[in-house]
Amino acid sequence: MSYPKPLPFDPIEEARRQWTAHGWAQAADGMAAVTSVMRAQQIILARVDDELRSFELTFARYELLMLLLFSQAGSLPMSKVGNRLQVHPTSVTSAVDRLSAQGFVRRIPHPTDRRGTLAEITPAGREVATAATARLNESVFANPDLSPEQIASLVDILKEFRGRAGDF
Amino acid sequence: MSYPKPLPFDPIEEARRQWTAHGWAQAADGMAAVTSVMRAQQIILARVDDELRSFELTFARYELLMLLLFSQAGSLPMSKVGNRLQVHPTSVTSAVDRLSAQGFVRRIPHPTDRRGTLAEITPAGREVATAATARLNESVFANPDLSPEQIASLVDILKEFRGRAGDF
DNA sequence: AGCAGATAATAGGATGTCCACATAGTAGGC
DNA sequence: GCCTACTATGTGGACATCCTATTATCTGCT
Repeated sequence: MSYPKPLPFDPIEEARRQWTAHGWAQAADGMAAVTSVMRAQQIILARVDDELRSFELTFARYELLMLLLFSQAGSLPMSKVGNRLQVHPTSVTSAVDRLSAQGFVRRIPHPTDRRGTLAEITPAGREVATAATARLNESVFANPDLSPEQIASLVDILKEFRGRAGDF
Repeated sequence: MSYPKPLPFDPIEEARRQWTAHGWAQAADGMAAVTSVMRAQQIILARVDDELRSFELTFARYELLMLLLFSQAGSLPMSKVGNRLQVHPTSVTSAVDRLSAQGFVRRIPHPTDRRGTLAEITPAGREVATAATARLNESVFANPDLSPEQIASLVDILKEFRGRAGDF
């Protein structure tokens, strides 16, 4: 997950210095923001996947499972899943393939549209999703290494960003 | 990149509602923060890779190239690259394989440690890195769709987070 | 000296993401 | 009614990331 020894300096600050030194000062802050988000995501994903490993889940499959768990019928069309999770249709196919091999999800034909396929969560899927959530809540979500104010600020800023990017 | 129609609601707010409704209120904010960062990264990466496509680069390879460009000698040991970019050694091997096939980087033996290999940026590599930076600065970094205050706040919060995670 | 443990890089395998294509099936305009 | 355009999925391929295990080589300790 983590790569050994901490660096003796912040690599992003260092990059910002380089940007400024090369006459790109105008773009330095944006570069720092972009790089920060990339790195934060990497840290968070590693942490989450680490907790999910014992359930033989990854964050991608966990999210899919939770989406189905929260759905009224326990099932959703593949395309709807892709839309909600904002991932490529082929990523949904691949995740459902694996979840289905694990017995956590089942493919069933769409009742009215013969092109369509529904992904339906199985009882085993409900069980593992619930257990994995308990673990994640306890180990990561309840204490994400950020103060409540930082969390609120982060979520607000990124919400605006996502909105502008066309998520919702 | 983007998945068609915007949703009629914010999926992260919706997840927070579900968390609260299921008695997981204590973890709801952390869940929202984690999910927000994941999604933001996805949006940003898509934007960046989109700009880099015409240079036949990805963000991962671009970062590696910039690291070498900024280095004194234009070369660094593979292990040092992994440390600085915080990626797994095998990811460095793979990125250098591709960059080297593209002629942007060259592998040379470490002068004193016979186990080691240096990745050295080539003239073509310097050129493409510079051109790609100009493009990214203009199209993404100089205007990342966030206000200067939001950028500053974001970078600060994530800097503290990265520090606590052991990056530096 | 010499051996045990650490370090550098790579190979091979799993997962996830995207893209370009291909295949069905649906739906609206004439 | 029918044809064209769009929608839903899936296949195969490119990348990136991580993990485990392997091969060399170095370093420190006895």
